[in-house]
Amino acid sequence: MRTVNPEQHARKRAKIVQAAAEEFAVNGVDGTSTAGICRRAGIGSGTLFHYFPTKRDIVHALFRDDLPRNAEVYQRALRAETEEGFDLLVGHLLAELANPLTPGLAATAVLQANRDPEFAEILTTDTERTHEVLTALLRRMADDHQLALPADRLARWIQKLVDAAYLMAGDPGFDAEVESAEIRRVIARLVGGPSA
Amino acid sequence: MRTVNPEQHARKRAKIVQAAAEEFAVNGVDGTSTAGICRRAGIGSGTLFHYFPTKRDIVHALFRDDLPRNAEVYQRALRAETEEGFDLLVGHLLAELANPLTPGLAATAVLQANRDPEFAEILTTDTERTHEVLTALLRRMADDHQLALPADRLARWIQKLVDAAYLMAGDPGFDAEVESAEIRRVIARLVGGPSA
DNA sequence: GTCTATATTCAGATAGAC
DNA sequence: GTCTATCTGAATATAGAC
Repeated sequence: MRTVNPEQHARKRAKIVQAAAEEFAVNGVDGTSTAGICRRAGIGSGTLFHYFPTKRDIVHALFRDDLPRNAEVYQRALRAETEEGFDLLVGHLLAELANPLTPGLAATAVLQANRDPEFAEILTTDTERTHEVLTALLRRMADDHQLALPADRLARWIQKLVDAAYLMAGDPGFDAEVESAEIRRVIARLVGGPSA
Repeated sequence: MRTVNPEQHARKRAKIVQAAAEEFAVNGVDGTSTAGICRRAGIGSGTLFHYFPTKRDIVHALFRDDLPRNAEVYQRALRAETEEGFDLLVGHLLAELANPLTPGLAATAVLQANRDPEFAEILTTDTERTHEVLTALLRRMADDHQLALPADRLARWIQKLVDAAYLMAGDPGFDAEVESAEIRRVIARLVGGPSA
């Protein structure tokens, strides 16, 4: 009897998700045909629906797959020295900045969340988690720094600045290195501090 | 011979665009059917295509219609006293914050720009215009203030902060008043200044 | 391959301006 | 009365999920 090779299965699954991401980022979910995903992934349509029952499930998988990695970073950030943890977390949030798919995927996510409550929860759960960790770190920093806003509100704005940077990533003349350095400077100004 | 009544024509056209906006904000362009727009606007499909040759043209109209109003604000902002002009412009940028359609429309715009160069130009033209005006005002303010970044870069970040605020407008517990006050505080911190 | 959804077209009906 | 703006809804053709 032929048995499932989990490793091979995971590889192919990942390939499908990656192909779908490339399509979604340009055309959104509704603008992407399953045929297009199949073509890009080099598979037949039967194979696609063997791995995912519907197109919607591919969307969910694409965004859910990041969650475990994020959770791990949150743990490390909380355990580290405060300032280091903060830098680690900010760095993680900015990690995808150089990925050209990001702006389109962000837009895709916003629209999907508008009409798919289950998907919306995937996003909000992670956003809330990030917010909690950022807030906790900022609270610890509040003694030494002149926060521009209360820690929890400031945390939200830092998250939104990162989102904004992702949207920026589509602009002409965008340079991930420059952008990344600037956003850190902007954040530093908002956090304030002994050297600010 | 029956002649065009421009006022009536404009009213109906606006009604169609508004109906389309409500659909686009939730479902995106590809997720919106022309039939859905017709139903919401209370017209037949023939009427829709009497006003707009294709669905794409409705998208363009929706975003192009704002341009003249924006241009007017830019002129006023440049003519006013520097700080007043800056506040006026920031206020204008934030004006749509209370509109619940905004996050969905912003996401719609990003995706559309990804595959429709003509549409992308509508957006970038306006963004560049805003950037020029903001930069000019910030340059004038640079003498009295400690800008966190060079004027032109700071202008971009202020624009992106506004974009971020628009994305935020979908979150649970969002309050346009509170958000608006906070973003002004954040901007004030970035601009720095005598009282900062 | 099947079956549904949907953008767009079209042939015509109504009605206001001259 | 004629010409055209305005509107309708059925028909078509194509695309795309499954």
